[in-house]
Amino acid sequence: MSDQKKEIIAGLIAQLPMFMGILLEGGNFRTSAGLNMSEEKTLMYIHRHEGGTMTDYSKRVGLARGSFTAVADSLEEKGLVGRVSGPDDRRKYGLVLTEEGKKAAREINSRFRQHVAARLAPLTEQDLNSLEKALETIAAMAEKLRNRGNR
Amino acid sequence: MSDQKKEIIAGLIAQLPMFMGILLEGGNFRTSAGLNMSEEKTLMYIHRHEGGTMTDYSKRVGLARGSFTAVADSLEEKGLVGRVSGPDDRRKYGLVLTEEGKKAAREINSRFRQHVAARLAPLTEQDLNSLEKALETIAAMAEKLRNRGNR
DNA sequence: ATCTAAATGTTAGAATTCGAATCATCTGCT
DNA sequence: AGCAGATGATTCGAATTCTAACATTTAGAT
Repeated sequence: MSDQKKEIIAGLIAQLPMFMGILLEGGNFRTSAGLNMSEEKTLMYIHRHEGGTMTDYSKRVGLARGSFTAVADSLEEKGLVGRVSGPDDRRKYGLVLTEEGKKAAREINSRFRQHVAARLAPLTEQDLNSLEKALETIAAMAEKLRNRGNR
Repeated sequence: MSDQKKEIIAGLIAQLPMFMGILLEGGNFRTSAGLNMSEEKTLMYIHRHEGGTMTDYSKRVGLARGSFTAVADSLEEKGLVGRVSGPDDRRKYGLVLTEEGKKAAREINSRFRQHVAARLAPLTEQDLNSLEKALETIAAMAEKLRNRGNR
């Protein structure tokens, strides 16, 4: 019986990318310091949660591991991040923000938030409450699935 | 006061791609008939809502207009869709599914749903209810923003 | 009627990303 | 200790997507 529910959910999930598209469209990202979307995302995620591994960040940013190497290289060349060898496991590398990287991350975060806020302007106070609650629910579910899915 | 709420929302929205990633990871999409992700998405969206224009579908699929032309070309070459000149506006072209295209779309839809259902297996009945409600809320908000944002 | 600006779809070269192979390191087993 | 398999990161050619042109058509103003 919950199978039908899952089908409905699957249909709704297929629409999420469009929601993202609506919110991000017209964004003047990419203009700050010659960074592309993946580089900006990476800075944002590192800023939010420093000390992750390459694989961690590649998942967060939504790239294949192989693709993320180039992003990290580019950010390193630009002096925004540094690679740090993992103390326990020498295969792993962590990423840390340089001072300049922190500054860039703050700017990007700020611009992102302003852009989203502007996009959300047509919504009523009640809509915003509903939306916030919905997104929190999804974040909670993502966390549950992430832990279980790691096997 | 609602500015702070919008900031929270912005932060949560930044996490949505990861949620999508968790749900889709390990998907055996791309194996059905030599179609790539964009082509499969396109078929799914056309199946769901036939008669849209190129630009409509490019937004749904999440591609730039220029990129979508190649996708439509490929699907047309494979005999899965056809271009239909718009009757009212000669700039516009619509996409329609051929019989074969409909069959392919049904298959893709089915596999997608099964995959998502399997991914959602760890969730309880209550979780599923919450998730469904949350996704419906988001879909509703997307609709509101889409209409207003069209200017 | 004519002109200007905007919208739709396409093209082509540049930029980005994928995915399979590879190297280095770690873990578990014997 | 030594070996087999697993894991983290990288490399690189192929596939995909972006972006800035462009041609065509429409809408609006004069």
